[in-house]
Amino acid sequence: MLLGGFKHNLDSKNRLTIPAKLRMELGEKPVLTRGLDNCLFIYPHRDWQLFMEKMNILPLSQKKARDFKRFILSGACEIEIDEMGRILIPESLKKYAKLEKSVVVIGVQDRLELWSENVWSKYIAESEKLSGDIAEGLSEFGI
Amino acid sequence: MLLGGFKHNLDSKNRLTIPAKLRMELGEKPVLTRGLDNCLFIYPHRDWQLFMEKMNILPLSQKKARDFKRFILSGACEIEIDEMGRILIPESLKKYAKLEKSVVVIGVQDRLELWSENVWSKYIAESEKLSGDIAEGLSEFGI
DNA sequence: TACCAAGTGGGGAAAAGTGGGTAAATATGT
DNA sequence: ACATATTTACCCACTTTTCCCCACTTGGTA
Repeated sequence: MLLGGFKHNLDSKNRLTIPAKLRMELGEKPVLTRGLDNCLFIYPHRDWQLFMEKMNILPLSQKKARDFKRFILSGACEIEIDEMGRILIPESLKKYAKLEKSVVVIGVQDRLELWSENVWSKYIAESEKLSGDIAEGLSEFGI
Repeated sequence: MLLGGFKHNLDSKNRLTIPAKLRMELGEKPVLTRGLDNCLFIYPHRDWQLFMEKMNILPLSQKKARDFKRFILSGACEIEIDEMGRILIPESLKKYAKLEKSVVVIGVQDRLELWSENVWSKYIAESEKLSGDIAEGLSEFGI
């Protein structure tokens, strides 16, 4: 189970350290792709396949389904984790997520998300305003 | 059943002793998260897992579900209790809960809560003023 | 008072994160 | 085809954080 929030630096060669605690769970050959809400997703290989199976069911006839598939798949790439625990972010994805030096890495159950720190802090500030809703959500879930 | 209130010191390395009486109930690998009202929650591993299973059903396609998961998971981390009965508080959570040296640890049924002593004493002073009102409105829950 | 358990603090080893050098691989231009 | 530039991969070195261990203190109890 991937969880937690971490702040790491993207270096001048577009390398990013994956937090050690999450590294193992990603396993071999994870997949990096454009994510929703201006972040990037990283799926462990196995979860990526599950995701693809779900996508396969989407009807070709619906425009939204076609759009979604293209959005996700056109940016996808298998990545490797080097011996220092780092990955290389392709320029196009870096641009999409507006990544600068400081990157926030979060574990969201079956995937990792990479966020520009700027984008993330705005996003989370927005969420905190809605903390009433969040609290209600919690009670629905028995917390 | 976790109960009682304790005051402990956060040391210079961000370590906090969990009161011996509460330690056993937490078990192995409890989870520390952002809580409500500027405190932190610690859940026993099995309670957390139940929660995660419920979250797992939330669909990726719904924005609210994504917001909710990110809010909860980005502030969560598995922690370990060392041989002295201490845990390490990540910098980000320490900041969120405004923790300084003196920390109040309280048992609230199935979880622990960590409070900055300052925040706690204000909170409790406020509560005491309102103690009549606090009970008000609980009748619908049979209290 | 002597003892024991709980809490506190710190030293030092190990691991994680960061940044940079260099050489192989790929691409680009002539 | 060749030389030149750019990208990628693989190392190494430094700094910071985390982990593990030991020792001192305190407060309750026999």
